[in-house]
Amino acid sequence: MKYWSKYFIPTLKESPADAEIASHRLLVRAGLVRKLGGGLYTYMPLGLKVMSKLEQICREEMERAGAIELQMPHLHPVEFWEKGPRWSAARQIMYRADHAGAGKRPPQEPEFVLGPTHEEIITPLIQSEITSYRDLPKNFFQIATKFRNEIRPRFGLMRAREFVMKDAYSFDVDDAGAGRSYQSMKTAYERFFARAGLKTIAVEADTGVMGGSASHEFMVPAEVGDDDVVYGEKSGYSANREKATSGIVPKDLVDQAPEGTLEKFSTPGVVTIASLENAPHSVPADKQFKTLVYVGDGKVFLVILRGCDELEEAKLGSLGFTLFRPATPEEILPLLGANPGSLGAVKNTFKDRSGIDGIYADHAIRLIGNGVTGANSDGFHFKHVNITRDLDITRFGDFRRVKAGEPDPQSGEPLKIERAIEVGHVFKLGTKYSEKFNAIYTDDQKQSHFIVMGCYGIGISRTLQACIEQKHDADGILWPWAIAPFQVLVCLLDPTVPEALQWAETLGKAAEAAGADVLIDDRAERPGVKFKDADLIGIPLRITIGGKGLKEGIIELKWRSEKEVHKIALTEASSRIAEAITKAQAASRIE
RNA sequence: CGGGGUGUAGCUUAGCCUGGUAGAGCGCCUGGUUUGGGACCAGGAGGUCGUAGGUUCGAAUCCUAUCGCCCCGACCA
Repeated sequence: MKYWSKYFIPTLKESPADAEIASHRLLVRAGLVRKLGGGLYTYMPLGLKVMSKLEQICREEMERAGAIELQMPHLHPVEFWEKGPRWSAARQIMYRADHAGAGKRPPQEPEFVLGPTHEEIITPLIQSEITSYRDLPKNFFQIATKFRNEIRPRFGLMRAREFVMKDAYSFDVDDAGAGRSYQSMKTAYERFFARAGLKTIAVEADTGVMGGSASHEFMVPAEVGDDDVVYGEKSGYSANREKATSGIVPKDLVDQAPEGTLEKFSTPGVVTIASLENAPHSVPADKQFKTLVYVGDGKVFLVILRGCDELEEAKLGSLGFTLFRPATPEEILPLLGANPGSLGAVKNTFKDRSGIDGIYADHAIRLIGNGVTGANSDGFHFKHVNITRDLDITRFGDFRRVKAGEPDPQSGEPLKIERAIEVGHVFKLGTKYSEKFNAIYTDDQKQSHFIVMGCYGIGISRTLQACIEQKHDADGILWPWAIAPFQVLVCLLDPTVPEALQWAETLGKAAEAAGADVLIDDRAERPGVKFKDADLIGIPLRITIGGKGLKEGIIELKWRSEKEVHKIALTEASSRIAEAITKAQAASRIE
């Protein structure tokens, strides 16, 4: 039981100028956090309480799933990262750490980095500690601060430079075991978010730099999210847009036969899909081949799409490159022989075909059949281009970005797309890390194998903000019971009246005995101020004790999420409060 | 990294274009009146106008540089 006058909840009437979205404004206004710098926040007492509750629920669910808690260093000797499989990509987001007190400037390369995650740390640990199948499977987790040099921190805790994350790592003898670990983590995640009162959807996701064979993200639908989720309402299909496919190419599609002979024609000044659509050429975008040039790990490759489609860059990850970028005109000209706008992949039109590593075509271009593409000669295009006869294609793949309304790949119903916040991510890693760190075990046949890994993250601090984003109204936050900083607020309107204070303490104790976290607002403030603050900080259950009510022998009970005020006789107040608390606890429990 | 914006009291901001004593609201302090949905009156404290240069008799205001922050994009586990 805490007394507001002795506690510290600095609420604000006005929003700070730098907070754009509702959850960010409420975080600050309700006194949950204060900013130190871009993407850096102090958790104020109330914010810390919510964080602790989220952490505790997370801890319980991890342990329930058999994971074991440990704590790894935040400061990592850089060698561990250099030895790992993703140093070149991962270093982009890492903060380097050197001895600030040293007399000389830091050397070219950092001695330490601040941990953005811990695969490179836990794998060597397991390598030295686990050598037998008898010690497997194992799953370790920690709840710790992570450091990432986000290119653009934004929206408060949503994308911060320093944030709290629960990360877990599973180690199994084989793929089947890893699959079970993955499944049990997925279940634990569903339970965690449900207990936290947050509605999430699990979607298929891209594995990105992390690598691995399968991955799901836990998403909170919200307009302010950074990701797009693609889903079919009836089929249950759902995927991150980076990963999503659609059934736009029928499975039984038969490639069209050539129509007419390949013909080069003059297109002076036509360097965009749109301009080729205009008269006099009038070629619809879905009859054009779009040719993009990329550089992946130093190698140049081409991607061919329909003119009306867009490249989903994340899908290029399937080509095996770790870092890629669009090629510059200077790189393109000597290889293709033309500038962007006149590029194509018709056989034998390249200036230097040997300099091109591969030509990858999106499946959807098969819908074009015969179309138009650049001639690799500035100011010229080809018409009557047939995919099988004319194009130089290394292989087909899925590279296009899915659009809303396209058929669901499974059921054919129109797909929907919504913005969402990623709050959790599970990966099947396979042996990518264990191979690099030589994490092997010996089986009962005396055979050595690489340990099969999985990794699992929950953004705890991001989940906190996502809860606010999902549960708020014009007046403030509506905390779910399980993670509310306090569950019961005793709103004492006349703190100077001894009898009122007495009742506040009595009822507060009754609520506490029933299992609630109790805050008593005993400040010498006017009632209006107290009610506004109560709504703002969003305590689920409010008990109001006022001088007038006391004279009539009543107090009031009000849920933050409801409008009605329940008047309760003092004589039965304690039991009615205990009842309400029991009800709320039951509602927030899951099986 | 590219584009745009912004920096004035703890918070929200006016003033800047057109140079001449830095203003308001909230919050804070004192006193009084109030007391069921962000009260009122009176008095008060609090600002190197982000920083550094420059122009000028004189700079919050004009110029240059620099730093921070915000937005859009790119990027992103």
